[in-house]
Amino acid sequence: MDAQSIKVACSNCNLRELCLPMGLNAEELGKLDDVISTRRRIKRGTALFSTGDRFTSLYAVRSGFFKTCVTTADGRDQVTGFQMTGEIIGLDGIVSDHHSCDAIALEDAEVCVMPFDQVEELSREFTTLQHHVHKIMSREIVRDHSVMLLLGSMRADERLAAFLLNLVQRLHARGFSQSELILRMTREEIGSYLGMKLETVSRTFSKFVEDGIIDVKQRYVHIKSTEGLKQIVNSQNCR
Amino acid sequence: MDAQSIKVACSNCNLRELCLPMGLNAEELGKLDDVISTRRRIKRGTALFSTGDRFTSLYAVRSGFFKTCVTTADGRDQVTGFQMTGEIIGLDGIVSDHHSCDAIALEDAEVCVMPFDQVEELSREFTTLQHHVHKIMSREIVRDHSVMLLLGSMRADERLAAFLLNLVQRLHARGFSQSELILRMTREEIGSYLGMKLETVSRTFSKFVEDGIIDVKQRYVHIKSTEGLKQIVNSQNCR
DNA sequence: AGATTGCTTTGATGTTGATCAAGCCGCAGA
DNA sequence: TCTGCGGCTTGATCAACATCAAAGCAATCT
Repeated sequence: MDAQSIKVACSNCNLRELCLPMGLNAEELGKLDDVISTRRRIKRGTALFSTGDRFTSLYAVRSGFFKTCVTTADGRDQVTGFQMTGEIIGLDGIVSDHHSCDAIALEDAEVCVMPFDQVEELSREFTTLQHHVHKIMSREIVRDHSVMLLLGSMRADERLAAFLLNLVQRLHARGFSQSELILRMTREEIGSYLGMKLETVSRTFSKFVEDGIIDVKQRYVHIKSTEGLKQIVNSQNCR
Repeated sequence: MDAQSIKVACSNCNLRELCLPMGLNAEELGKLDDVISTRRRIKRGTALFSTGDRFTSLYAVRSGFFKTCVTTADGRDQVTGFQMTGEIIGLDGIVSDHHSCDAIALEDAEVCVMPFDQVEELSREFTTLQHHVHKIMSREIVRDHSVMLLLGSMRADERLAAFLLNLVQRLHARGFSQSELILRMTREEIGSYLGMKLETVSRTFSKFVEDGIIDVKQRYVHIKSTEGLKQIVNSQNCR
């Protein structure tokens, strides 16, 4: 076993409790190691895959940060999600054998390549893995529904507050601070995700700062009052 | 084989090319018949399942029309989808073993109950079924992304036009007209789905009628110009 | 027939967030 | 150190959509 093969083994990965191997036993983990035989490095600003690319694999984010976005013929663009360490990208491609969105690295990144036919094969063998794959897809569906709720029924400040809370919660699950974060995306990308213009994102940040809820310095955000953000999300000023 | 058992068999169902059995061979179809042993009738206005209910089964719409909606603690409500004949409801429940939305019948309906553990079991046996289940979940994810695009970057008239085109296309796939439809939902439900108020929905319908693109009489809609609707969707007036 | 109910339409007015525009900040390269 | 550039902030104005309000319509009940 050389250095390389150690490197790409799930069984040695510190993300295994966040990622695909979650809940697998030693034997299953060993088999999974055989499936996930390659890693791929993605330079900041480049695509892991693009709309129309043939779907072959799912990708687990090993390091770095991604956005996924859909684009229409007439040039409209919508960020559909931001993916961090341990999260799975590429589920959109299964239905038509082709990807229906772009996955772009927002910083230099590395992903584990999981050929989907092999994932399916192993899923037939191990109930645990099968069920876990189903859960990952279901989780994505539930997440999407909550984004629809956000886009369909929240005001700008509620959206941004919900976004910050979600980001920091996911970062915290990865061992980072509950109150401090570095945004990996621009105001424009945040705006696209939240259905608002970059100016509105900026103004809303400024308003939160004025209200003493957060500190912002460029991409750095310090959350001074998690409660404050939660109140904004639940304020229900609209309706 | 009595009348009842004929009735609930996928192999005799005229929806089998739209629904879960898609692409299965005779043997597989026979096995699936054993899994889908029960039907459930849902009265108009009542719930197939509600947020928090324990997840046990997926449901295939046999007849009738459903909406799914998520609700927040503070009473906000968002319709996340409308489901018609042959479509699968309940995927949201897999991740946490509990449903995260309500599924409400918009007219008297009947669903085929598919206990999920049995679906998983059969999926391990038949590659075709396994892949098809994955496709169904992936399709839901892709659909959700296109709704995000709609909510995040389209104006009211573009949203409604896209909505009508989508509805009529799905109805056409089921053998109905390409140009006429009966809406099963209220203006308010359409508005919730599209992130706009019922008054705006009504006004936008009226504008389409003035422009000669559609005729509307209550729930009945006649699409006079599919092209007109497509142009509105692609008009890209905003950005 | 008349009354009730639920849904829809339409009008008048108000608010949110988009748009347009200018200037600032921090960083990279010369 | 200067310059240029991408990204961010802030201000002024405007348009789209929400809100409030009233009335119409169709179906059902009494």
